[in-house]
Formats: sequence, C-alpha cells, structure tokens
Amino acid sequence: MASQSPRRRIPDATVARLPVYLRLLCEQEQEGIDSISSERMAELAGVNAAKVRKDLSYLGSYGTRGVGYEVAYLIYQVRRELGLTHDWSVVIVGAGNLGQALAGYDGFGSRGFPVVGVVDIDDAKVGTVLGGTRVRHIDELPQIVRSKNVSIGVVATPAVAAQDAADRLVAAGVTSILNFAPVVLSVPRAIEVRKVDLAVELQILSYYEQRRVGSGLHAVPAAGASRPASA
Amino acid sequence: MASQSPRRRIPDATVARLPVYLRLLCEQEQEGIDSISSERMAELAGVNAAKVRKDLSYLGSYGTRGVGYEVAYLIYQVRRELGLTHDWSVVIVGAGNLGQALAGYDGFGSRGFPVVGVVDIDDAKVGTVLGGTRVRHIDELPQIVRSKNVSIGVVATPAVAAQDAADRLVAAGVTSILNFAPVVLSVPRAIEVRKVDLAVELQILSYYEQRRVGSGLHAVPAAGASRPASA
DNA sequence: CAGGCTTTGTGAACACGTGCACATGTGCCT
DNA sequence: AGGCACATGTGCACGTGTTCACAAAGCCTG
Repeated sequence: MASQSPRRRIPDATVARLPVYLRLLCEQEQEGIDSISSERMAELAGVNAAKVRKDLSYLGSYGTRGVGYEVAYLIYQVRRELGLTHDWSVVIVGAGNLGQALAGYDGFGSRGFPVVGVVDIDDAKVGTVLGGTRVRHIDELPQIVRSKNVSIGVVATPAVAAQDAADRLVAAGVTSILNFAPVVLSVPRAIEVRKVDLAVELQILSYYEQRRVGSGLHAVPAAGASRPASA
Repeated sequence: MASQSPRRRIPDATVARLPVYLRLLCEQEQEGIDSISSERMAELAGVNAAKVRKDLSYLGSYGTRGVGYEVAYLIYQVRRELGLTHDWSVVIVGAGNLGQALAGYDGFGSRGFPVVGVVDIDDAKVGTVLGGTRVRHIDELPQIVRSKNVSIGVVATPAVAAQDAADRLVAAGVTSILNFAPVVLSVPRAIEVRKVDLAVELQILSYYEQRRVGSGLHAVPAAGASRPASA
C-alpha cells in the first residue's frame, strides 16, 4: 500500500481538532461501536456536524454515504495523518513541581509520547527518580536527544529559565517544543512551538466572567475587594 | 467614577492576546521602562505590530502618537478590561498528580487567582495538605464555593471523573471551568469552559513534525530506529 | 513657529474558518 | 428490481481575524 498522498495541506484549525476526534473514536471503539455518523461525532466532540465532515474530508473520502464512518478505519487514517503511527520520544526540561507532575502523568507514554528523559539544571534534583526515569543534568541534553532520537521537548521550568531551556533544546536538535512557562519563547523559524499557559487561560476566563457580571447583576463581592491585585 | 463603558465587545482573538501583552508590560515596568511602542510590544509578544495596535485600540485610544504607550497606564487599562481589578477565587477538583502540581504552583495566587480549596472524592486524599490548603471532600464543594464566593473551577481529575466533577462544579454555582482532563465536557450553555489538553498539544506537534519529515523522505523509521531528524 | 520625524489609530483588502443547504451516492426494504 | 431513507461530501455565503498602508497627531529641533 503506497501511503496515500498526505501532501494536501490541512488547515490549522482542523489539525487542532483531529486529536479530539481521534480520542472519541478510540472511546467508541472500546465500547464496541464500529460505525459512527458525523452527527454523533459532532455531538461527542462538541462541534458542528458539517465541520466534522469537512475536517474528515481533508483526509480523503473515508466515509460511506448513508451509513457513516467505520470507526477502526477512521482511527487508522487520523493516526496516520497526525503522524501517530510510531512513537515520538519526549524529553522534559525542568524537574520542579510541574515537571514532576508531567513525568508522572502516564497519559504521555500511553498516547505514544514516551518520556525518555527528564533534565534539570539544579544538581540537587539530579539523580532523583521521577515517573520511572532518573533526573539527569541538563548538560546531558544533547546526548539524550541524539541517542533517543528525540524531536519534541517540553519546557517545564520557571519563567526565567525557559528561554535558556529552549535554546538548549534547539541546540540539541529538538524541532518541536511544548512550552509551559509563562514567557514567549524566541526560537528559529523552523522550530514549531506550542504553549500552555495556565495564567493566560484563567485571565481569559476572568474576562468573560467580568463581562457576564456587567450585563445584568450589579457586582460580585469579590474575595479581595477592589484593589488591583498584586503582580 | 462610572467605569468607562466596557460594553464594546472585544474579539475573542484579542482577548486571548491581552494576557500576553499584560505580562510583557509588567516585565517592562519591572525593568523601569515607562513608555513602549507597539513595535517593541509586537517583538516581545511575537506578533505583528499592527495587530498590537488594533488589539489595544479596542480598549480605547490610550497611546500617544509619535511616542507610544505609557506602560503603567496601559497595564491598568488591560487589567481593568480583563477583570483583574480584583482577585478571582479558584477551587481545584482532583488532588492527584496534576491537582497537586497546580495547588503548589504559586503562579495562580500571585496572578490574582488564589486557590481557596482543593477537593477530591477519594477519602484517602482528604485531609492531606497541598500547597497550604487542606484537601477536603468533594461533597463540601457547594459550601466552599458559596462561602468563598468562587466562580472559577479547575478540573484536574482523571478522564472518567471529569464530567462528574464538572457537573458538581456547575451545581455548586461555578460559572467558569478550566478543564485539564482529556474529555469534552458537557455543560450548560452559560458556563464558560476552556480546556488544556497535553495529549492534544503533543499530537498537534506530531502532525507538524511528520509533515516536516514527509516532504522529502519516504517513510519514518519507527520508535527505536536510527535516523536523526535533520535539524 | 514651522517643518520634519515618529508612532498611533483605522479603513480597506485579503485570508481563513464556519455553517448552511443540497446534490450525490449507498444500503435496505418491499 | 426499484424506490426510499439516510448520511456523506462540498459549493457557497457569511463572519471573523490578519495585514497593509496611510492619514492624523504629537514631539523635537532649528
């Protein structure tokens, strides 16, 4: 089977939804469902059915009119498109609070992203064991990346150390970065970066909360009254 | 002073960027900078300068032509727009790996989102102390939400428990949810939900990684194999 | 005080994403 | 075998977001 041309470019918005579809498809498969409609998928994914169909159409015509999609086959196609036909090794930089939680979270390995290394710059943390792997010194990063063929790095350091961590990851040969630190990383154009910022998410929620209050009610008596919160 | 009409609706995309601007503005203020151009902000935020200006223009005309924006004043305006003039109490559901990390992460409280409670359904976890607060049983949720006037809930449970956690949060009166569990939550329309899904982020990175490789080579060697991804 | 330099604020064109609506194709039932 | 019910795949219109380009506005210098 010559790998069907995956050369069509898929819109970013669609790429971001494919993992969600994949997850719900896997759940359905677990439950013994082997056929599913776009309508049902939309319901489970919390989106519009037409969107589901259009998204899936970028992968090719893998549905059957009048019937729906064969779950197992669709799972295969989505995985292939997302590049999940093989594992992607991940290395975590930063063995603090967050790094520990991430290393211990088995959702990584079980979903095809085995954590093959955790590094920290602090000698006190080096040597401790985290989620099965021993924490190593950040200087060993290039060696880990090369020997384990790592292409994805996770930045889980404090804000001040994040740029340095990213620089080291890039220098070591990593080409994708998942950044948990609350900073905008500066990296070469070729490096793909995605960020997860808890504070930002909360502040966005804050906006919509505030807006809600303004519309009808008079005010929410808040925890700390009206003073500007300290940075 | 009648709070300047915050009735203009600000585009979602802009709302999502405001927290980033806010952070960099605060950093600049720390360094003693008291005036900044949209160009410089764009550089620090990693976006286009025109976008910065347009975003800020939704707040009003707070810049000075030929000069730039006064940092302190702009910080004030962004905070006001985001509803950060007072604290927002947060309650965390789930005292597992992630819940612990979140409770211990002081980026919450310091940025105006004090964690006023951590609850879990597992009696074994109740009573343990996490990041300064004692873990309480999930049945106490309504009481905590009411007494501490919580409007934001964080779901940090395993996937299977997430929907139940969300239901309980909504029942308790929470109106915004930050979901870390890899599931699509079903909640009343009025509830604002944002999700943070590590696996999804990694899978998106996987797509772009694969695409990068796919452009030239024919197949990607699986997990263990040889090829160093060309930097 | 005038002219030039700088930077904002925004109109307008463009790109991207969404959702409707329906033609098209498929399986099932009589 | 024919028709009917159903779900896909997609053309099209709409809305949202991005970017350019420039006029308006303020500061500084001579």
